[in-house]
Amino acid sequence: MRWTQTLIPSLRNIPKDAEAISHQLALRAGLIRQLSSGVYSYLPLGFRVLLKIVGIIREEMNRAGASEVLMPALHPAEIWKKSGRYETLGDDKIAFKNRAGHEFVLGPTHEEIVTELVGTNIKSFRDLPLNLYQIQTKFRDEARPRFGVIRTKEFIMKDAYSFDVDEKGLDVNYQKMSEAYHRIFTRCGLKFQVVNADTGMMGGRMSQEFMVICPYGEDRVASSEGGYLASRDIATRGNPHLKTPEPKISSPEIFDTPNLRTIEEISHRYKVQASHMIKTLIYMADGKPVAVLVTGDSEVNESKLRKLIGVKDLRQADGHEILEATGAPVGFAGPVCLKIPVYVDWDIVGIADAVTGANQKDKHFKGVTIGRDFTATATGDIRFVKDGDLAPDGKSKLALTTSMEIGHIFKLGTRYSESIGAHFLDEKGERKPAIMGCYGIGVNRILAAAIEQHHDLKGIKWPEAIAPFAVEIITVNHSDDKVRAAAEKIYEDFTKAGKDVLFDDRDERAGVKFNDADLVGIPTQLVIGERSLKEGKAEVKSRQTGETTLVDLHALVSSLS
RNA sequence: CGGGGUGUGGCCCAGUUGGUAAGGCGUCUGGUUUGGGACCAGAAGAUCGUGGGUUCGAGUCCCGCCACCCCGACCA
Repeated sequence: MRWTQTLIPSLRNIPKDAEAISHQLALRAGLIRQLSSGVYSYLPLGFRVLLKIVGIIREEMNRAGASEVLMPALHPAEIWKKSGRYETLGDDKIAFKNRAGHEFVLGPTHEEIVTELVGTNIKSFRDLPLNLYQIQTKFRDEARPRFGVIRTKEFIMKDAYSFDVDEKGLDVNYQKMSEAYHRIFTRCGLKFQVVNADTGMMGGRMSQEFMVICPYGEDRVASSEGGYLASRDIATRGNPHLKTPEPKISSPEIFDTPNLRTIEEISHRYKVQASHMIKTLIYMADGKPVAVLVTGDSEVNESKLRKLIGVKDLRQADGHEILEATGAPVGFAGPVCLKIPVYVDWDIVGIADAVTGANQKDKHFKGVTIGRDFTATATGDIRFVKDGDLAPDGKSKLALTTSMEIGHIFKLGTRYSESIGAHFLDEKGERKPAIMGCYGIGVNRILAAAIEQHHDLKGIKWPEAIAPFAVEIITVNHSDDKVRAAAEKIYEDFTKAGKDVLFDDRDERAGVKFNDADLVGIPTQLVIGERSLKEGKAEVKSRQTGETTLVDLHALVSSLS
């Protein structure tokens, strides 16, 4: 491909608001172009990278025994309503009605559709196992698209769904897919780790995320020297068995905090450390109010809390419910004299003389100590882990790293096969729902992750397997007839040999071309200039190492294949 | 959905107390150049996010709306 015939924009224009390295480089190197918040076009260079990634994914899916299908992006809303997920999708879904009044969802994921599809096509256990995959655009009206291509409203996903007769079969498929994922990400040149994760709204029993460590990811992974590895969403910590220190203040003292509701406001105003404050949140557990206590610098993890209380239905109370339960408006709740169950994080046991709400408008207490001023209904690990927490093994410490999720695999079970209907007759003629698994890869995110992991100050250093081109030919002085003729000949030779080659045929100064080539990051740069041409040679430069070697013109194609 | 910010050629932006828009980058043309982001000359390109209001006159003042960015909330 010739540079001058490609939609490669001027690479010197650096757009603003490019925060993540991968975002900035993808814009500057002419891979993508932003159209709107979280909506991007892929320009020729970027699209070629996606195609390379897709090629690798296809090969590995094939090896794992999955067959490719293509399901519609347009989903009739009735199908979604069967699984009960239509409502939980909330604002994320992009839904609309056509002129005939039929309601559609632009597919954010395909569990419902694939289950419908398979349900009408399988009858017997002999039809299973089945593993289907597709590579398709997904649509989600993300509230907050971030970091360029890392989180967008429209993105390309490889999604696969397995159907088995029993748990054993699911385990086999899950394992095959896990191995395929390892091979895909390795071939794409990524360093990654696999962590246990939350199943979230997908449901199911088990899931693992494939994470790439990079500074601009959205997720956090907790790990310890003892070998613990889990997503922050589900990471647990060891019980530090704190003892309550001797209080210095003999009983809680009330003080005025007019219009100060948040931990931050109070800690700032009265110079109290947030870790020395008790954050009291009111939740509704199976419809009844409960108080939840964590230190001021912690966040409640609702799924851990759900486990400690032992309920399924849990949500934060609204203003009215808080007023009813505590007698005070939002922002002034505290555990003292509260007549509802009090669930307490381990941290709270370790502080005396804490500051917390007084259950009166514009009032807080100081000098509150657990055991004396209030008692816990139950104590446990109910907050998100933090850097430096005790690991679950009780010995090492947890460290949090920022990561980007590039793949996620789930053991779903029968949630969708039951609600949507994908049943088969087993050997005894009994009707059973298929056991499902689902497996996703964010194709765009591989591109972003590869840039995050392979770049330097000058630009991208593509791993060979997913580079948009294998070789870039650069003429030092394009207006020199001999140089141009030699370059044209080489370009033709490479094209005939079926090599992916980009020919920078612009009549630009050498410096401009060198800098652009480094920015775009094609692994091998082939420099054609008068100097080496005199000796019948060309310079071959590696973007990765920066090393240059001289190669005879007639040996170029063979030496680079 | 809350809090903050910004909207002026493709990009970055200036624009005084109201008088219809400046500069840089990029683009195009011609010339000089050509081994790590050249120089000279010329040209094209803007209904100043949008709707209303005040005014003889609005990029500028007032009100509404919209879009985008950041921080939260949310998130297979």
